[in-house]
Amino acid sequence: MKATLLLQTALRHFAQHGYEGASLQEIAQDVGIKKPSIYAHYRGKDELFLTAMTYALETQKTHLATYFISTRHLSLEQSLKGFFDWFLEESTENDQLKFILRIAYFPPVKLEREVTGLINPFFDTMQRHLTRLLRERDRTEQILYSDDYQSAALAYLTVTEGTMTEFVYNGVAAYERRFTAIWPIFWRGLVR
Amino acid sequence: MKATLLLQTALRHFAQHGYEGASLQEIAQDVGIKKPSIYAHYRGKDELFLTAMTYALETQKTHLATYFISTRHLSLEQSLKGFFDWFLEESTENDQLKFILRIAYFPPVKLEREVTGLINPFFDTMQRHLTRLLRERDRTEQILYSDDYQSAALAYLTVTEGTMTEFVYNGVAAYERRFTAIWPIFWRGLVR
DNA sequence: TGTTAACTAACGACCGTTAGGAAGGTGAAT
DNA sequence: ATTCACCTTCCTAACGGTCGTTAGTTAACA
Repeated sequence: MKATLLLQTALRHFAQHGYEGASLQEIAQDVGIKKPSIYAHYRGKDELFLTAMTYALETQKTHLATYFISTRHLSLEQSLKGFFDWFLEESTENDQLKFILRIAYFPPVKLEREVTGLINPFFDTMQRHLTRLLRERDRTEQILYSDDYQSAALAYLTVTEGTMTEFVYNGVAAYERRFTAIWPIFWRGLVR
Repeated sequence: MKATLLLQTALRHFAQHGYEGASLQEIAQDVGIKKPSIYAHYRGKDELFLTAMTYALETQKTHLATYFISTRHLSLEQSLKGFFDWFLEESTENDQLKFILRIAYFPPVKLEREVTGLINPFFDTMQRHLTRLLRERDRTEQILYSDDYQSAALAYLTVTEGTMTEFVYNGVAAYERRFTAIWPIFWRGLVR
């Protein structure tokens, strides 16, 4: 239980300060233990970081999958658009997302290999699932303008990333401004 | 001359390693001087960072303005789409952009105020110029679907940011994949 | 009895920073 | 024209502090 608390605290610090900026001293203090006690759980900073990373990726993967499964009965538009509303509700604990976005774009140089080795499959899976969703839904709804589902999925990802990055840094208001600006345009371009 | 070299080198290091991850030792070594010599030019790490930041913002601002002025005679579509091609050509020296994106999303905590105080006006100016461009061009071309030029500008910014962020981290190939995926959708959604 | 998770103490390395001085150029006064 | 004071830019040496890490120990628990 202290172990998972340590992991979550570390994750929060890494999200906020980055790998180099996060200090084991402060993490331990936040957890309520002394710095060397971390070494009872992890080999060192690197292992703590990479463990936090796989944890965040795994959690977010199932978290996202859960959403799209739960909206199976909705229309494609409601599914795709509703994701943004859902994200906003769930976003109280956005540390994981912030962490993932941060290290995806700006990984610690000394761990670049390990990071991309874990991140790329994550985004690939996201895109693959999204592509499948688009194809299957379009088979019944027949509303998409193009049958290049892979590009559509990638475009959707770009929009979500763009708005979410805005969210983790500039907050809810800026996020909603961006979303209401781009969604009508994106959707109009996507369907017949 | 050594001063500007120092500034550019620092900028590159900050872009690559972030504020906390960048080391004055390594910056000085890259320039070819000793670490304390930096203090002949700047009060300290903070001033070096903030100077690099204002330098990057100023340069990029005029750089971007130059592009959009130079395409005054082109159609709106060519202007907006051409920006991506232009960006790709100019991207050999992408350190400034990477630097700006990085600190915009993940500023050093201790300098958060100063950073947002400089960054926000930058993006506001970008959006304002873009809004004006859309309005003026649409007055003659009359092709946009909506007359909410401000939203259109924000949507365009989201697309550019999303693809460029992909560029600075995942390289040209990933960038082009994203761009060719989202541009047709975006443009179809934008015009009548 | 062995394992786990915590502790204190301390390590070497690196951090940003300061002090103090040497070399070179600039500009004004002699 | 030469001298002298000054400023800039670099240097070496060293500072206090924090970094991640290790050693060795203790208490609780299985």
